[in-house]
Amino acid sequence: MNKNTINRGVQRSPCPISTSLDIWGDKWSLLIIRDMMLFNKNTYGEFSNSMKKIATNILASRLVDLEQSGLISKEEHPDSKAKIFYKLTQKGIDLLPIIAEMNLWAAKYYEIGPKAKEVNKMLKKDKAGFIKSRTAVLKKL
Amino acid sequence: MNKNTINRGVQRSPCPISTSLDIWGDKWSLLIIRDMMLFNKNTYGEFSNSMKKIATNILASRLVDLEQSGLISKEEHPDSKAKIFYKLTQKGIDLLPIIAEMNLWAAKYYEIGPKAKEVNKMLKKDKAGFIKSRTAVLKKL
DNA sequence: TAAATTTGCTTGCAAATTGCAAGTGTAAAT
DNA sequence: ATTTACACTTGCAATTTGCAAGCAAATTTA
Repeated sequence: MNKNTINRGVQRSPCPISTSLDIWGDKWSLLIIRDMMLFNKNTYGEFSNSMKKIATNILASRLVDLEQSGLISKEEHPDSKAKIFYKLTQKGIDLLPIIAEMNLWAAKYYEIGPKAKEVNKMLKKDKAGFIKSRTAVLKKL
Repeated sequence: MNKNTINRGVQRSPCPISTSLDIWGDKWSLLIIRDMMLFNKNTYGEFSNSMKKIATNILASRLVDLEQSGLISKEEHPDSKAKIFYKLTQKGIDLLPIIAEMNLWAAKYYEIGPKAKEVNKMLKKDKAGFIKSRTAVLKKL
């Protein structure tokens, strides 16, 4: 068993910001969520390939953590039994507004890549619409 | 000089989520921001007292980090030269929508305290209004 | 005005978390 | 039947966080 799991058993305080950070406030968890949410990545290999600098043991333990926190679930992959299809739960999908605001904030103050720019453009045009349509897509998985 | 400073020199990738996490994606930075943003805390002592479990060296280095990232600035305290008045910059104030969404998300899935509940109530009633009026208050400091 | 207290830190060391490189078992492709 | 793909695990090093103590300058108290 992997020993890199973060202590997410107890909340540090009853503050929602603190609680949120307890769940996904590390360097990698939210990037996995982002990959699932915006870029249709759903397998260990896709995550590993997308976040090239993540250590494989950390990726593995984050997937366990996120599943235990109820943000993602493991499903059978339609194409192969060797693969696992990771899927966002409703609780995970509900992080979309946070991801959206993070995109808007960072885009205002930093250079961002082309894929993020596309998302940013849609968010600026119609944030609520983007969240709604994206939510619908994710629910159908 | 304190050696606990996080390496925020280079972005891991041009992704806005990754960039955001590089700036404030640790266990404490955003709690300092929250204290300034929602609860009118502005000094080292107020932060230390509010986040009782934060180590003093970590608090000190986070304040340095946040200043270097341009989210906060050091000002003279009106009451005393022994105190330092930490103030949110525009870049810091612009994190308010993220803080707001985090409150809404955590309140949906976890128990939160009374002060957070008040904020939550206002956000549910009129999110845009809350952000606007709070922004105005913070700018006047 | 001298002593005690408040304030915002620093220092040294221990504990926890993350990162790296290599390896393992099962499923699928050749 | 053998090689490759996939999802991990393992052991150890490096980085980050946490704890306890200490310290200088400003302020309050006696």
